[in-house]
Amino acid sequence: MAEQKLRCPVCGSTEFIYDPETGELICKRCGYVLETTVDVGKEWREFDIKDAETKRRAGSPTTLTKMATGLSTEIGNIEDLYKLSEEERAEFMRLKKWQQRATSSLERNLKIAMQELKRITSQLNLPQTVEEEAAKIYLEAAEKGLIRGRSIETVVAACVYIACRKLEIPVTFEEIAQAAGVNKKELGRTYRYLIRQLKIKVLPISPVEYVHRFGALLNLPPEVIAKAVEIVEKARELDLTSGRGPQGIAAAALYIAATMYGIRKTQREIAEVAGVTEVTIRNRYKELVEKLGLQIEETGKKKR
DNA sequence: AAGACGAAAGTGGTTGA
DNA sequence: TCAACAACTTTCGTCTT
Repeated sequence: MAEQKLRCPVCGSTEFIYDPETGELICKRCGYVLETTVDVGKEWREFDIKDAETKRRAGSPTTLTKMATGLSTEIGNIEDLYKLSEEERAEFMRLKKWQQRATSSLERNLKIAMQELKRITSQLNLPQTVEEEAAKIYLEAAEKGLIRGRSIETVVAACVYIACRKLEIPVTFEEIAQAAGVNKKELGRTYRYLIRQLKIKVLPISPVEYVHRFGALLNLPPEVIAKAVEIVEKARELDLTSGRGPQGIAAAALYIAATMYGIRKTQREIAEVAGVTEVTIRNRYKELVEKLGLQIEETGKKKR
């Protein structure tokens, strides 16, 4: 995957404003919001055990995600021990032991979970809002005892997925499973279990969202993406989208749009970014072409 | 040689009796 | 709880560029 210069998929501008609040890139010219999941070279991760030390009690606003990492701090670090007198050291150990006992299992669980959450969201470059939302969901799940019998990683991953769906961020199942390092099947099961138990309603992500994302990933020009969106919308009117995987629809629409403009993208390439197989693209593609009465021409001819 | 196409069989999940 | 079913995948052979 070549890193190309970041370009707005709608208007082609290369100037963006970064919104640190949400972690989004916003096109200066047309205001299109580009998820940072797309390759901005900014890969900040933090595994900051030591870093946390300096930030502790720094008075940063308490948010749900921080609660487990920042506030329920350990008492001191090992290095600090050497600066202490004997009695102080004894006191230290006593406190430390006390803390361990006093820390409820829920609290400990949350702490680990929040670290994991941070890891996943920053690896995928997801906006802060997702992190907060996922944390909220996890907390709720934890309080209802839904975690029992499931690994923390899996539950966290499921929460992230739910959060993304709620916030309409088109991230695929696979991406999360991969970033979290959990089994896809298990993740799916946990995900469904959670939304049932927590009575969360998630509407399926619109294929349009995926069109934008995949289009950007494939470096397709704005006209092609606009065309693909048009196709998706027409398909929706004819009720071709319900019950089908939105990714498949988006992929097929992009494929059709690209060939209409004479842009050669292999089904394989598109299938790859969309997380579906070529066969699925073909099926949707066939379906779309015949039901919408489209004609594919290489000369950039347009249908009404 | 690579990509597109499609048939056939398999997988995991949903639904309805 | 189980069987039918839809959507999607895997695999593989054939045609096209």
